[in-house]
Amino acid sequence: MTRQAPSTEKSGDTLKDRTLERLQKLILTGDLEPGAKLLETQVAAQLDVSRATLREAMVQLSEIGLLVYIPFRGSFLRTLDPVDLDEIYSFRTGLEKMAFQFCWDKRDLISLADLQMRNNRLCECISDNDPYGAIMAEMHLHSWCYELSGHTLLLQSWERLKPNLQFYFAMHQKAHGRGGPLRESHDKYIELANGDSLEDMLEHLEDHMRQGLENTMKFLHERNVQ
Amino acid sequence: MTRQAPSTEKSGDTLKDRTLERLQKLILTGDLEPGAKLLETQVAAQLDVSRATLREAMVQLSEIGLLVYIPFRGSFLRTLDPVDLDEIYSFRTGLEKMAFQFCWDKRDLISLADLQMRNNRLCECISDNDPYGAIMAEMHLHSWCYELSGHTLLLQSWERLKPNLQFYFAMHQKAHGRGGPLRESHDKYIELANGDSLEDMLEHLEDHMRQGLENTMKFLHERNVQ
DNA sequence: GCTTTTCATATTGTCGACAATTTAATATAT
DNA sequence: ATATATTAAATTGTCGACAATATGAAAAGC
Repeated sequence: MTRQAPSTEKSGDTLKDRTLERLQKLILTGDLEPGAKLLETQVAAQLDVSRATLREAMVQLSEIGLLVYIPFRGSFLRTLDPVDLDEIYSFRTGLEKMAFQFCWDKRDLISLADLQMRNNRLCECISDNDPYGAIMAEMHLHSWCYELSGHTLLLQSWERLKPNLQFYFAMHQKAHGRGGPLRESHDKYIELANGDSLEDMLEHLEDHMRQGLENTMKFLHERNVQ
Repeated sequence: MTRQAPSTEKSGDTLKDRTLERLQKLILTGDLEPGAKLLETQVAAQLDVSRATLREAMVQLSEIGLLVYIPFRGSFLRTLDPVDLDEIYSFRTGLEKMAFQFCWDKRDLISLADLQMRNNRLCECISDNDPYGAIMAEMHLHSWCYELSGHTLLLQSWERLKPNLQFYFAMHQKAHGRGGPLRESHDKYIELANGDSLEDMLEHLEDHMRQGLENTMKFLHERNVQ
């Protein structure tokens, strides 16, 4: 008889996992140029880990899409590209519509209060003029439906997509000091999430996402013209 | 100025990539027990590569979901579980609905002929009593809408999901000699893909997927009772 | 002056060895 | 006998070194 997989699971204990997180943070800080090449030796030295460990982390980041790996050439930071951005947003829209379909009947007072808290936190960050915090808070707000859905694959997909969004936000932020979510941008989102019509929610999602896309896309064009 | 990422991309040249493919094939052959532990030393020896190389491949397979990695414990083959199977199918349904929405206006005579060819190939495999080929042919048939959509993220998601489906099929196949797709199961699918109503297509997808799910789920229950 | 070739350098790919941790087998205590 | 502690073996985590490949600079040819 073959041994069976244990049920307990936790990550972050290993150096590879910590390296992955630190490298991701390094990328999302916005200090690196889009499309820039990441030298394994250099990054490994900077993070004080061996190349083997770093490479395992890089494989994962390539799988997510933050890095583009080309055999014998190296790993490159993803580029800023209108087509990619459009894909990210359209895919995100589809995912979040799925998430709301799955979570809709699971909503209750507790989870809705949780949603409200996430929105409050977002509003606070905007009031405090903390764009980075606001971006994180907005992500956390949008994670709500995925978590509530209880759908592992859906949540995983969102977790994979998230860093790519954050990357665009980080670049936006770096370019001109602001670029985070706007105040009250989620008012209708929250209202509909509390409401009775799944149809209305799904329809609003399209608008909501389009608005976010246009905001970021505008910055992209400014950037390319420069 | 930082170097920019080259546009050309190709994979499969490196030993790690070949190892990934071979390991995946090994898993999908069905010789390993679901939930079984994969000993790095043993597998590395079997594939005649170093552990470091194997581990990079395993990281990727864990990202896909074929393997479950637990720090300091090892990597385990995914298990057969009704809840997981349900997730795979519901997620797949959502993805394929997205794909059809994106590809709908891109259909033309050439691509529809391609679809027809994929279906013919599937029918051949079924006629020849080649269940393994039939499974691959069915996957290829369903890949059509993703490829036509031209949506990278969508296609990637499908490519990630596919091996997990194949795994369930392989187990089904191994359990009782048959379990592949049924003859003419895709007739309506093809017909609607050629038609004018996206609505009808999307609606049929739900039924089509439910049918596939029930087929596999039935086998799962038989298996658990045994 | 411009292109092509050659060659040294830098970078990635792969490996084997050692350290940290888990697993299991044995011994000890109750 | 059962449960707990101890210890040896097996397994995974991490590292540094060498091989294969790509890059860029210098030399050669036109």
